[in-house]
Amino acid sequence: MTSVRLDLSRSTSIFHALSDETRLAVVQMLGDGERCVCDLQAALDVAQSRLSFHLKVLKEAGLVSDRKDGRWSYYTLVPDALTEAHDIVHTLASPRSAESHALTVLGRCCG
Amino acid sequence: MTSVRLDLSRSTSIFHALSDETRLAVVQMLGDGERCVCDLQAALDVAQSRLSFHLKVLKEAGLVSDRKDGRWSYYTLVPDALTEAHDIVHTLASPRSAESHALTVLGRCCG
DNA sequence: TTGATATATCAACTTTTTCTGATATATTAC
DNA sequence: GTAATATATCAGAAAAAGTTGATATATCAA
Repeated sequence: MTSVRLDLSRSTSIFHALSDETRLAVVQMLGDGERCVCDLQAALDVAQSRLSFHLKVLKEAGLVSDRKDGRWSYYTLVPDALTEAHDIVHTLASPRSAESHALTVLGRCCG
Repeated sequence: MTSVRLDLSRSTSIFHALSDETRLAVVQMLGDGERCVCDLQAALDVAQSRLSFHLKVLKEAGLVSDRKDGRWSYYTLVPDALTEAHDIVHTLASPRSAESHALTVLGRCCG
């Protein structure tokens, strides 16, 4: 039974990045492939500095990466990132270690 | 190709609930089964009103439910909730509709 | 009844996050 | 060169989230 231990800090960082509608919409668009900021901005109808801010949050959480070409910046999903998110949820969902199971068999709590 | 549409508001609510270390720790503990608040409090070493606050966030996001027995409150994971989170991540990770794919085949962006 | 315990809630406060408008930088077009 | 465009960043304002300590409520034990 390989009880995977969660990196709580990493996990919250990823979930925080995904906890905003604008950012989720960006992630969704990037699911179809690389996009320049201008396309995202047009599609999402959002102020430029605001979009820039959200892209930064996504980038710092490791969910997207960017490259520059001329005056355009292109953003892409980091392939492993959503897999990682997936795994974290999966790990959360599964029961864990023997030592914490011990609690389960206690009778009434709070002696 | 059943392109599942995300409920962005629901999604952000779930992710927000998971974007805090205390709350993740609670979810992790509940992964082993029902727990009373007092057990959670003892295990997590957190102020009572603070834990109560975080439990409320989890509950409002539909991740946990509670029942009362005497003076104790017992919290449990809502079984479908983590599955739902799982599905959301999965949906995010997969490419979407034809209309948004159209963008991909454009050449240079931003005419 | 009296006292203790478990939990929720509230108000005040602090911290973090988000938004806005302005400005800076680089690139390309003319 | 000059002008226009794409994007990032920054400072300040506004909004949201989290923390704390106090109090309220219900239950149980003596």
